[in-house]
Amino acid sequence: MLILLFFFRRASRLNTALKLNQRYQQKLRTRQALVQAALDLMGEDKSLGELSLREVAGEAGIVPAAFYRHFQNMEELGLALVDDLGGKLRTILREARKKGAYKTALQASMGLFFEYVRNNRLLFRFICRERTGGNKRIRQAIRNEMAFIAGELASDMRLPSSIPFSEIQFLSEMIVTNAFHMAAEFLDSDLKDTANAKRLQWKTVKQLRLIFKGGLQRKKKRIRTTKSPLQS
Amino acid sequence: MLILLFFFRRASRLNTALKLNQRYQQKLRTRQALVQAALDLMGEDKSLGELSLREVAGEAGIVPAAFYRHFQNMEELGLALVDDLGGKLRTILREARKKGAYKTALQASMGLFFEYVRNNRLLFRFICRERTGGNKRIRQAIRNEMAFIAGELASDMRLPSSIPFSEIQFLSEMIVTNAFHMAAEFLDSDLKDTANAKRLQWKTVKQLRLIFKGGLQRKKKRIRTTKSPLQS
DNA sequence: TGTACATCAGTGAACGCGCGTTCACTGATGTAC
DNA sequence: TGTACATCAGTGAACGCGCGTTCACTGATGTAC
Repeated sequence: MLILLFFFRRASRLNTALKLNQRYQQKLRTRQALVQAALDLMGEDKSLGELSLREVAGEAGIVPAAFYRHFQNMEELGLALVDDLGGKLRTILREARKKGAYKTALQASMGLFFEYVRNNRLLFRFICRERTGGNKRIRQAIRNEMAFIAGELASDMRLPSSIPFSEIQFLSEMIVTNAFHMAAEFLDSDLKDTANAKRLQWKTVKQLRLIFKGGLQRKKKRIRTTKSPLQS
Repeated sequence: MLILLFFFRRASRLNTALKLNQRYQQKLRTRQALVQAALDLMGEDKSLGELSLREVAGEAGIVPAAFYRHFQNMEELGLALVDDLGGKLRTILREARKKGAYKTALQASMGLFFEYVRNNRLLFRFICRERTGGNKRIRQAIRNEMAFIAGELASDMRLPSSIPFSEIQFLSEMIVTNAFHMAAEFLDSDLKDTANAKRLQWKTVKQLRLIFKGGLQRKKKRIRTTKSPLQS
């Protein structure tokens, strides 16, 4: 009993160091509520720059002034959003990899990808919107996240070893860019129009297949055609 | 003299029909000032949704209430912007075509394209930003403009006749998408970092070359490789 | 242990400000005869 | 022609509102001893 009490007191003393105390937990929860509130309020159409501090605080259930206990301004909250969602995105893709998505057919991988996009609609809308949308720091942060994802994809693809890594990185970037572009198109289309969804998914598969073909072929031999003047 | 007077009176009577009267001209000028003011005020970082009616009116040199003589709200002004700039964009690309850009090497074409992007920085920033940025109607309008451009490109490319038009359209879309994406990256990079500009331009050329290769090859024969499981 | 003190997330009121929108108006331009 | 009237782009004042930010505060949680 004495030992137990001693243990609790010890634990209590370690609170600060371990950051396990009640106050800290509550702060984290509120912070998360702010981030989620921002994501919800942006919804389909609103950009981060159009959100007001007051509405975010209100949605999160705190008074406007309390916002400053968590972020200096909305830009800081935006960067936190990118960070949070970047992490989530990478988890999603890592999970997909575990399921062996990259090892199965391209078409199946894209099926999984579109399913994730559908299930994390607001997340992907945010990323697609702010990637070119507003603030420069946010754009840069998103660019970094996407570069990271492309990097992971590059390491993960097992392409013929004859292809240099820089080339694989180049292909990964194109794949990520085009996949996200198609995800944006998909999210903009009517949710219930499954025919259109299928069409967009198929188009994506076709695009990526083309990228692989163009990319892999380039390392085998250079084709020359006199018919088309379009290849420099 | 009498005849001249008669002519003037006659012309005056036709004013309404011909819409050449002074008042109409002035209105057009003010409208254009509003559109230009919006473009200038958005600059590098601000989205259309972040602009206030008051600041646009102020920059254009009219009182806020006068804004309503031209547009019902900021969204309408945005659509006018897309329309105006869409027209300008098509003119630019048509001009490039006249210069024979598509008939020369891909690399030279892209050199021209990037020059245009540089010279119409605000225009391209606006298009790239709002393409995924804010309001759904604006996004749709921009998507239409880009589809139109892709269509023009598709008609203009003289690829081997063995390739069906739908396939050419598919390639055009990919080209436009990727070119605009790279334009956005280019506009986000340091203006004075010419080395980086060159790098991005070269990367774009590489991307488009890959698309052509992948696209043209696909119609010749299907390659099968057992080395990579990535092509479905 | 328990008491006295420190910390700090969240409060609530207040501020000055720019916002979108309305309204009756002005006066230059256009029209009818 | 010129006069009398119509049109309408732009004015200027006013409105109620939500904004970001500040401030002294409260009271639950944490710490020292």
